[in-house]
Parts: sequence; structure tokens; C-alpha cells
Amino acid sequence: MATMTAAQRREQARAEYDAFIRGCPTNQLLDRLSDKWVSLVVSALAGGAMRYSDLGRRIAGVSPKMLTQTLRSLERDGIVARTVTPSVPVRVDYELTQLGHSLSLLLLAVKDWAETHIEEVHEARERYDGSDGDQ
Amino acid sequence: MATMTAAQRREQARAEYDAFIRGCPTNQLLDRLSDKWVSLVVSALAGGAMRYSDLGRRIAGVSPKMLTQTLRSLERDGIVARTVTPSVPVRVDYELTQLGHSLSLLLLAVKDWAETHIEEVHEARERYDGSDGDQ
DNA sequence: CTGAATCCTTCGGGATACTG
DNA sequence: CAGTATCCCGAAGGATTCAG
Repeated sequence: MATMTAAQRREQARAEYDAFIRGCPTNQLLDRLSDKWVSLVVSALAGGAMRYSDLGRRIAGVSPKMLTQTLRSLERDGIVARTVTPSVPVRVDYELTQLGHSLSLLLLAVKDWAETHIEEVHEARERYDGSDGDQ
Repeated sequence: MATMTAAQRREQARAEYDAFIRGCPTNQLLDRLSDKWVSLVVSALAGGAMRYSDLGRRIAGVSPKMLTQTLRSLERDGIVARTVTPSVPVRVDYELTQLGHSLSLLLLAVKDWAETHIEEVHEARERYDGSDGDQ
């Protein structure tokens, strides 16, 4: 019907737009990078292959659930490779694939930008918070 | 005490680690970029200044609340500049600062990587889902 | 037109315990 | 050792309404 509320129109627009956004490679990548643990795992693995429990210790504070979940999604995306060695206690190693290394390079670019400009951001925040934010 | 459960040790480690992570510029930036609307707003603004309501229309599906919230945080970080023109109906324009433009360049790098490698990711997913994921 | 305030639902992710 | 299964809570964010 022609009489839609603003919210209804927004909702419909959102339905279409969501599809567009989910299909957008940039957004997909951003979503992936946004995951708190992803960048940590990739960084940890940038130095070489590691075992599951080693990663758990290296990335302090991660729960088994999130570590597994992160590793699984990275494996699915072809970022990390999982190698099972069926020894007496099972041994599982994770390492970056070529694609994973490529990603770690991008992470480096992000890191560079962050370190170069974070100071400006902090200054901007202090200016903003100080100008009228002092309650 | 020396007798801590694994969870307790994890919790303590997490407390320290969280502080470290929050203080890490890279992670701060990643957090910011991860925000669903941030990259959209920055991209929209990359083409020039826009009014509040124009942004709302351009970025279909965004609620006033999220648009305002996104804009506020970006303004606070010195990414966008807010200009109020006190005409009869108030007019507010938003535009990227120099820092904002610099960020949009990084966004472009991310976009490049995504578009270059998304196909590999999709192939990896199909391989992963197809190998044993077909239930 | 440009928001601020409020309510309310969803869901990511942590704690915990159990299995091959 | 390397996970899996379950419960549960807090926070993010959408809808709605009101205001300058």
C-alpha cells in the first residue's frame, strides 16, 4: 500500500540494502576483521604454525569456544590451514595459508595507519570532550 | 591464592589483556572500522559534504539513532566535521576532515584487498562446505 | 529538519561441564 | 590435548515517541 510509515519504508529499504551489504566484499572483509579474535589469531600465526593450546595461551583470555569458533571460520575462509597429527594425544597445528599471509599484510597496513594517526584521534577526542563534554 | 581454576586464570589474564587490547591503536581502529555504519558514512562523505537527512536517505535502512550515534563518534574522533547553519529549519552539514580523507584512503586499501581476494575466499568456502559440510 | 530519550528484543560471547 | 554442548547475561541496536 502507498501509506507506509517511515519505519516501514526504512525496514523495506533495509531488507534490500542488507542484501547489498552482505554481498559487498569490502563489508564482508570488514566484518571478518572486526571480529575481536581474528586479528589476534592472524597476528599470532604470522610468526609461524602453532598448536591449539599454544594459541590459547598466547592469546590470553580467549575461551576455548571462541578460539575454536575463530579458527573454524578462518579455516573455512582459507585463511588458516589445520593439520591433524594422529599421535597418542592428538596434535593439531594451525598455520596461515598464502591467502592468510596476504591478509596479515593488510593488517599491517591497518596497523600503520592506526599508529600514524591515533595521536590525532586522541587529540580530537580531548578537544571534543573538553569543549563542552565536561559535565 | 595459588589454587585458581582455569577459568579464574583466564579471567585474570583477560582483565590485563583487555586493557592491553583497548590501548592498542590497531584494535581501536579495527573496532571503529568494524562498525557497520562507519564505513558507509565515510564512503558517502568521501564525495563531498552532505546534510543529515541526505545521509539518512543515501544510507538506506539506517535509523536516526544509529546515524546520529555514528556521526557523533566520528566527529569526536576528528573524522568528520559538523557545521550548523541556523536557518529557519536548522541545516546541518557533515564533511570529512583531512584525517577523515586519510581514513577513506585506508578504506580504499581494504576495498582493494577485498575485491582482489574475495573470490579465493568464496572458493575456499565452497571447498570447505562441500568437503564434509553437506548434511 | 535534526536530533534526544525511552523501551524492548535479539544475540554474541563468557562460564561451565563433558567427550574422543 | 582438542575440542563440543549448554546455559545465561549484558550490551548493541531497532522502533517509537517527543523536542528544539
